[in-house]
Amino acid sequence: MSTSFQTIRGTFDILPDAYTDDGGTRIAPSAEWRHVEATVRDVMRRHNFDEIRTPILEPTELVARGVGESTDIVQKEMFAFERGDTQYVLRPEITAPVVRAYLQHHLDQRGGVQKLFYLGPCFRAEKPQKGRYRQFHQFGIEILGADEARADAETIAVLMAVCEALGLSDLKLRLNTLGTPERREEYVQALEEYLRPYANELSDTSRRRLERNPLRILDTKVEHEQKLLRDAPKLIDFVDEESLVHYDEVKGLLTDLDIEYEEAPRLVRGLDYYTETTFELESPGLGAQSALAGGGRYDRLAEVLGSDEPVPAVGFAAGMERLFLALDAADAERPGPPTPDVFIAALGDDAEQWVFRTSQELRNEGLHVAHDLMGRSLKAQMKEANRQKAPYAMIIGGNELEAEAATVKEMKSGEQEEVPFDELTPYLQRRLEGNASGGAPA
RNA sequence: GUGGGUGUAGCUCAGUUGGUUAGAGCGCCAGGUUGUGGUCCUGGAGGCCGUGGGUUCAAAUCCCACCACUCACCCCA
Repeated sequence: MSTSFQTIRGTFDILPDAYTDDGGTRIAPSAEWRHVEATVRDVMRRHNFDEIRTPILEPTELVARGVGESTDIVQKEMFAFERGDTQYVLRPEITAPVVRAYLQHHLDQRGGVQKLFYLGPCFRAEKPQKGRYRQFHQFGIEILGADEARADAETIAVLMAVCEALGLSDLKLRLNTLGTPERREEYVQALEEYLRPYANELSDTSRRRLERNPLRILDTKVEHEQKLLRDAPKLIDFVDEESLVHYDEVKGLLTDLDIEYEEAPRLVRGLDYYTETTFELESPGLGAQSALAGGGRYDRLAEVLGSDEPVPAVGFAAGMERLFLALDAADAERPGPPTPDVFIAALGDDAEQWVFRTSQELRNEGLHVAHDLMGRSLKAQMKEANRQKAPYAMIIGGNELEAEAATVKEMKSGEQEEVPFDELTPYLQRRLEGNASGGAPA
């Protein structure tokens, strides 16, 4: 069997079994994705967040305005297209769509603070590499309508809770404040003035940023530029008193929660909408893609999207693919694929019919039942039962039909016993309960 | 956009200085058991050797181009 088609560059299939892609990266099986998603949902429920689902398709203008014209995302990474006179984009992130939905549906009218979480695919037309895909999956939260430092701290606490629930440790939380846009603007000017004399010492990209978005130069990894920045004006010196108080409060609350962090004065993050608190969660040792999640406050985004009043907001976004890299590195425990409770093997046409009907009945009772669909030999069916790791196999042939009792075999021990047809469900339920600890969770 | 790497069976990989019909392990299918899985034994299916061109009596092997995938830089989750 073959096909000339294949997944589009930078995308991947999630299969029932784990496999390694051509770059040697392990692609987790669907059961592990379910496990991570279920863990996220459970943490969200405990933290009182409600799920929001927005379309994958959004107006291009929403992204351009929300994420920022100067960002790489908008400059060169959007999957955008036109139909009729509408410009569409496959969402590259989910914060702007959530704020759009919040404004569109007047969610503030639900009353109080809106605590929302999301989980789903995003798209960016970047060059793919390990832990970075063109279709990738994010989950995250947005707390809308709360300007208190506790909202910032809770955002970070939720992120840490998810990681802990998944069994991740050795993570590094990096924290910074950007202050208000006004003060940031002043700082940007000062930074620009400082750097301009050195313009011809800068790398091409940094020189371009000097024009477009000087703040991002702080992110540079070029050693020479880092040296230059040592004597540059400091962002923190421009942040106003109110922002500093807010920042201190956030740090105090994190300490209260025993959440360790490291201050990162140069952490500016790539998206234009961040203000005040910003943070990033790193998993050291993951190489180029060590950032598992990032977030911060974005008090001005609602207005950028047309709101006539500001909506204080804070949130994070985490990358699922990166999370899996970290889980692999940490060798964290994850469930195997679901296995049938019982495999029912049929011998002969009459038996096949009985098995087919009885399987449905047992399934209606809640049992996970497997049977053959290929008309294969008993031997082959038993082999299949073994492969699927069913703890019990049931054999139905002429003898069983006549006796109205099934041959039930415990695979591990190989022991068999006869069980009357009308006692099958309670029998299986009782036996399965007995070794519930041994079975893989579904 | 810039650099590097890799393309042989479903998977992991051998394949000598170019030389007959391209191999192994695992997996898959069947048989050894007329009604029984795992271990074992036997057999089988499955390859445009990434694509196209060139050199040669002869190319998986040498040369060129292209394509695909991938890692890294940039940036980001």
